[in-house]
Amino acid sequence: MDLVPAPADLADVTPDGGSLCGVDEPACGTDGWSGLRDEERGAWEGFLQAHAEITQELERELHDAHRLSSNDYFTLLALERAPDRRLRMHDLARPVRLTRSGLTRLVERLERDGLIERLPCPDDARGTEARITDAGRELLVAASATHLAGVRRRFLDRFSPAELKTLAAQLSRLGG
Amino acid sequence: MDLVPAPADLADVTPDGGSLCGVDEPACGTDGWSGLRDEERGAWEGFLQAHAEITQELERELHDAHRLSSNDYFTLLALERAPDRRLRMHDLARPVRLTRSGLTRLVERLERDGLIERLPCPDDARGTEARITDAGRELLVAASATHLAGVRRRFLDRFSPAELKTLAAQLSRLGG
DNA sequence: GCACGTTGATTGCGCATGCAACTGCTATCT
DNA sequence: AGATAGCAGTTGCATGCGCAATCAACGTGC
Repeated sequence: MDLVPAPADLADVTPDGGSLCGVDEPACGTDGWSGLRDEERGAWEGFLQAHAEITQELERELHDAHRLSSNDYFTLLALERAPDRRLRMHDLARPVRLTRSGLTRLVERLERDGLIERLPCPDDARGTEARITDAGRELLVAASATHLAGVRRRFLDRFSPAELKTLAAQLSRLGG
Repeated sequence: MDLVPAPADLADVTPDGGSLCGVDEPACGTDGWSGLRDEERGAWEGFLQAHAEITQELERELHDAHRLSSNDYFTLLALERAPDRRLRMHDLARPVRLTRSGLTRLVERLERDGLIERLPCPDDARGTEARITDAGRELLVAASATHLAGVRRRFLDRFSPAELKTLAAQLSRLGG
């Protein structure tokens, strides 16, 4: 699957038979299609490919085994880890990577299912806190077993400890 | 952001103050929260984090500059690279990672915008082919410049050529 | 040649999400 | 203190997607 573009100018090619930076004229070190060198292309496409595949399968496992979406799971997990197992909506939105409106609806559903509860924020009357319930914790424990096993099998087990270490260091460079 | 679960048994902790595999009792080499060793946790969370951040920003750039979603872009790109710049719906669905129904609607929109056209498949009357139009190619050229620049800046430029090479090799191991 | 299972694509429906507008509360400035 | 700007959260609305049902065409067995 080739998901990286050809940055060539369209005017350079004939409109009927040509291709953008076609394979018939590969410049040195590039594959002639993407404008990327082979290792660049491999790394970037591998990155996209691996993420898509792994997360899709993890999501399916989680849903089949526990009727939980990834966002449900990450929400419960973030709450479980928070001090007193509660978090304000605003602070919950960031780790779960949802907008506030999206989070409102998600929290609504989790509350309806009894996995979390909503409380008024004591020191700020505008705020709402979400807190994970015992039922939510139980489900989280079960779901995390499923999830972790999947992560191990599809990702962690494919690397040596040394590789994981350098990988972690490299990936942490991307976050800025 | 900690998005990896604690696989401990809920019964082990007190319901009010305890935590799942709490930080106060870290087992050797683990962080006490995730059931993962530090390098495992760093690699996996870094992977998720990096992907989420990068793709979100790329998507926003693409949308702001060209009114194109990632799926729009990948679809145009897949068509541009296909022989005769056309592909059957079925064959287009896989690289774009959509279900056929999702692809039907996406192709509908792209056709409405004049970026692709739909043709009956000559050798199979059930089939439909999508072909990128010249307007679509022009937009793709512009969009790919935006996209590639973003990929370089946020991903490729952060690695040395040697790192990219090993990274590509490592990531390719994940696809099975 | 005709019935029947299979395949390619579309459609109806439901759901999760983002954006923008809105409400109610807080904080600041005079 | 009162006006005003800013923030937290929710709601209306639109959109994009998956699932399951559907339809048309292909292919196989008889």
